[in-house]
Amino acid sequence: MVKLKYDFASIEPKWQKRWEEAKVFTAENGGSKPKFYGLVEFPYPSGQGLHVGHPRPYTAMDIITRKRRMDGYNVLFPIGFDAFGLPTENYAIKNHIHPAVVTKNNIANFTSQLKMLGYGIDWDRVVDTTDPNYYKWTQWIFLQLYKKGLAYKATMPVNWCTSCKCVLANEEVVEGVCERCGAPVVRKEKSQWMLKITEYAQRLIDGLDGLDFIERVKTQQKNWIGRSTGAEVTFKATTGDSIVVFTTRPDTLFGATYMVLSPEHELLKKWMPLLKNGEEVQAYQRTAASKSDLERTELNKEKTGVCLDGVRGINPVTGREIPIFISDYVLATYGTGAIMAVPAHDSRDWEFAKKFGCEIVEVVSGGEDVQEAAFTAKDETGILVNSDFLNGMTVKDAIPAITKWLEEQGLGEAKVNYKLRDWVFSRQRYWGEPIPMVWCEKCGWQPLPEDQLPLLLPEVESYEPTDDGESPISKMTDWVNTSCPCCGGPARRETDTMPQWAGSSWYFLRYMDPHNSDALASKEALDYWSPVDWYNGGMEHTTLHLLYSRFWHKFLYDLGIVPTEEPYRKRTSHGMILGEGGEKMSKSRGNVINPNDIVSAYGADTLRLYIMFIGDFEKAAAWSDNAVKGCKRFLDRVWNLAESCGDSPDYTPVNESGIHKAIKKVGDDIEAMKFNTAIAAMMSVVNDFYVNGCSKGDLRTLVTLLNPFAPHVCEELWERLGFAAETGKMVCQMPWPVYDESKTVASTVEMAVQVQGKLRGTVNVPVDSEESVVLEAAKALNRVSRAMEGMELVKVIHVKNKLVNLIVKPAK
RNA sequence: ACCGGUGUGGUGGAAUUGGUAGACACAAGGGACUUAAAAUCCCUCGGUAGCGAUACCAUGCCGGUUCGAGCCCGGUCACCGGUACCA
Repeated sequence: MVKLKYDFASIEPKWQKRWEEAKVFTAENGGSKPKFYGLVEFPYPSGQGLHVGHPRPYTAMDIITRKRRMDGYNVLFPIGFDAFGLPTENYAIKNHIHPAVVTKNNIANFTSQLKMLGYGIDWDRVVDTTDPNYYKWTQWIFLQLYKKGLAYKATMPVNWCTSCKCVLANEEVVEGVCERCGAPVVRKEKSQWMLKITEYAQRLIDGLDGLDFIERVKTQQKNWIGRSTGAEVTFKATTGDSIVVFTTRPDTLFGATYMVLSPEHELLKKWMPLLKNGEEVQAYQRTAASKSDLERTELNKEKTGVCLDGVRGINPVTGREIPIFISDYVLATYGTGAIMAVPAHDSRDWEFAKKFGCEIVEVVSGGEDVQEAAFTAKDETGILVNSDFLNGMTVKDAIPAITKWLEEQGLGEAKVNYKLRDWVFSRQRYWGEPIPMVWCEKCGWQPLPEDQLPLLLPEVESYEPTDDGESPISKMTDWVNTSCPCCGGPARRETDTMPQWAGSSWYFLRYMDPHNSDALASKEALDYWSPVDWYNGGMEHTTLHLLYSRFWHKFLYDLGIVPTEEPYRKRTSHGMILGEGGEKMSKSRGNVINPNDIVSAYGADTLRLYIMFIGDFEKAAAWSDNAVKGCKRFLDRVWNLAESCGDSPDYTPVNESGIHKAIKKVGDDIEAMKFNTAIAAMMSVVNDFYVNGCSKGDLRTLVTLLNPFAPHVCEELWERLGFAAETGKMVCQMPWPVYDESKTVASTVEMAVQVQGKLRGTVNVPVDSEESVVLEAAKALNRVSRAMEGMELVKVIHVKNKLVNLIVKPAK
């Protein structure tokens, strides 16, 4: 073999071209092999191009799917582009280019970057959410939701981002600011399209049980949905009106000494004329309304409120009149927007009561003095007191007892509440899917007939968002004015567009049958590929995309379109790549790494290897230029090994147990996403080859194991070593090597020798040696005999092939 | 505040889940080759004491269980992520 330098710059494009020509990564629907659908979150094609963060999950899934292919699976590993969204629109506004043009350019750039990294992607299945052939089906799903009563338009206070000039879903508000731009979010009354995700709240919790999701994803989704059980209880007001409250502690009803309504509660309007302090009440309502989410949370240390002067409530069990307050610690959007306050057993109520001088009545004994602090234990420690027929019961028993009693008296009923709220689905921006609805004065909202889909985005002069909260499309009168699908009279189109999360809620289904024009995907394709077997993505999508797409999928399941109730069988998550030094990469810090630079300096294989070697896949990891060089050095060493040992005709392994161990280790580690230790194992193998030599068979195994990680250099070596000619196949088409469990053990083992649990040396003994053999070898060690001087052996602990521990005591 | 997670050399990180702590790599130091540098190859590399064999200490901190604890239990501190007046 002619000695050559490892020239990645020519090797990598060569093999990318060969893979494409041979269509080795094209997935066919059907066949006798078992199917495997590996999915990564498709990128938003930003103008900056691929970030070094992207290759982490992509390389990981590429390794997994490449291995699955070698394991004999029919693999689908697709990619696409989540291309609607604000940054593109903002870039288009600034540079006066149509967002569609910007998107096209960005996708072209992303595509060449992804190809540069050598992923085994089926490029015939690329999906682009801004393609009318795609968003036709996004709109179609919306129409189905509307027809089933799960999409509705409602006027309500919504989150309004002051910078994006757009409404946001609850999931998009992070600590009171916009999750995208960080600008403050304020409350604004707007008429919005909403999706009834709350209807699926319970099923979204229940469905998690059978899924192989990492635990923190499950708990985060459960917490976000926020189920709590309790009861709704009807109180009367002195006006005769009913006030329904929700409580998780109906057992404390006898201790309810006042009530609190949210400032937005609807009864307040009715009562206003009766109130002696109406002005004070209105002033409080105004301040509450003007507070942003951030202010509201910041101010939660100090409770505020106003007592209604003129209307009082009546505790339904004690019959006593109690004051009614309004306070913003009671939220209009949760429960009934009204609470019964039990200051003795709720710390918020206690705090409020102390400030406003309300009565504190103990109804659960077992805690400290309730005048000093609320006693909130819900377990068996508390016993009911001052509660008539509940006296003497534990809290646990009292809750069902009082609930049953309330139901019998017609005063209330058991009730489950969720923190999850309906999904605000309208956006006042241009670059999104038009919502296919038409408003007619006579017929109300009418869905666009399905044969008119896709409803294309109109060409507009300006994409600028407006301060009045109207979409830029609203100025396009030609487009907006239409006829009513119902009566044919004049009507107007909806001018808001869908949020970015719409297109990503079902894209994984489109991959199964991306060119279908009659359906979102054919039944055959859906039946064959569903569900996604393994989905890797970021934790930041846990309560956004991941939740939304589960909701849509369950809905499509109910329609009989998809064959499984849950879309993803397994979900894993990767950590972020940070800049050198551990800070987040950002332009302002100047620590951004461009993958193109790394590829041109070291090659794609080195980048792939490094990004997998960088650390625990699930944890954040800091970039290090030096460590990249270490990975390049490793590939150089592999290359040199092939150059120097490749001519040997011998296929027997030089170190049989070593190579079998490595096959097992690398395979197991890929499955467990422990890529860093898989690579370390291969480095050890190479180090061993340098010291002890290697056969041609050893090289063949090494190249096959390394192939999913560094596919280009492995194909090149496979060819140069003659294996391509020998097998007629590329290495990526070869079966994964099999190891023989019995051959993973060497003939001798090194065992630890301890005296009193302290290490005193090691001995080399044949595998599975009996205790007597090990003991004899152990006693022969100098360090052992010294430690045992003047001692007598009382016990031996022998762990086969691991250690022997000699327990001694002073001799008499 | 609550829920989840993490804490190991100068650095990134290993440790088969209770059995030789620090694999693998980076950085650093020394050596070989070289006119020289780069590249490559070889050696050293947790701490203290000792020329050395060796001994003692060491996985945030304190205590416990065990023949044996980075791993299990109780307590405590620090950092990261999520939620946040959800009645």
